[in-house]
Amino acid sequence: MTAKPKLTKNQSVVLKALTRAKKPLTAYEILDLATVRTQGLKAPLTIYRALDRLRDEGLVHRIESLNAFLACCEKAGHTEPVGFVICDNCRKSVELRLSDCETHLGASAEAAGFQVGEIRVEMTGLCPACVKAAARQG
Amino acid sequence: MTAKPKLTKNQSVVLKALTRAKKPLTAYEILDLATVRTQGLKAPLTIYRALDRLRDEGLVHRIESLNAFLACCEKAGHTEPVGFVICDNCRKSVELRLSDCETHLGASAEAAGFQVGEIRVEMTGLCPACVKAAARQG
DNA sequence: TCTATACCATTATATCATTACATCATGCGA
DNA sequence: TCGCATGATGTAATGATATAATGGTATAGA
Repeated sequence: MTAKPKLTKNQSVVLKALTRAKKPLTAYEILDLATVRTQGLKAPLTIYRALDRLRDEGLVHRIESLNAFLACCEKAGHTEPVGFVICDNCRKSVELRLSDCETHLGASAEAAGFQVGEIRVEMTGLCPACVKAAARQG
Repeated sequence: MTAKPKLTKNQSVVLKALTRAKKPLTAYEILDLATVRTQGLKAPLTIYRALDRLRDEGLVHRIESLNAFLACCEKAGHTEPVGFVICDNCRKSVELRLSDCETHLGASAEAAGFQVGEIRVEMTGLCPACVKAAARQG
């Protein structure tokens, strides 16, 4: 087991904010939250530093296509590759296991001579709630 | 057959620049190229507009994790989902067929109740040349 | 106490992208 | 031909995201 040193106050504040949001937030959105402001966090860099640490721990993931950050669905965090599916309408996002696709994807990259590091998968579409809403609109 | 109206001068200049670069460039990097500047393109917006059109035509892809743009490997362009593998060291990038992975990925998302639109896959690692270079370093 | 380390604060700046609005060229119907 | 709609373009300003540079504070251990 790797030792998981306890999070600092700033890191906890940011993680709690993301967990409560249940959707991806940009660093500046986090900064604007009352719960974050009242804890004394007031510069972008403070947020980014906390996010860096949380990402190292696997507790937060970055969504590249939104420039935003999402709390990991697992309390303990993880660094295995995962995918995300993001609602175009409400931005609700869900973390998905890649169900072995990462193996195939990695193999394609290796076939091209690359040594593969990270694999990121992001899908966009409509979440269940927004699908229903769209159906009602006709 | 869909009619493919001819590209405008700005669009051609940008596409040619990306094709010659053989790697992803940001909009501002494109803007700084002599070949682009001498054609009279001098504002970011001009570049972004050309890129929008080229992306609609499937002639250029956007790499989300770099905020950069890459010319499509096929002359005619396409809009099918593809993946990219990007060298962490030199930024050389290659477009990859997803070899049916997109079907599985889409299925996972649909299992979560999402209606899937776009699928984006980006991998990072080392390109063949940089792997060799790293090996020589020991 | 001294020093090393980790964490954090502040300001400024770099980087990426869009909004707002004016202009120009082209094509098309009256 | 004239008037007008349309779309591409130009310019300036701004918004949004992220990092650099510098230094302060707290704590732990020699």
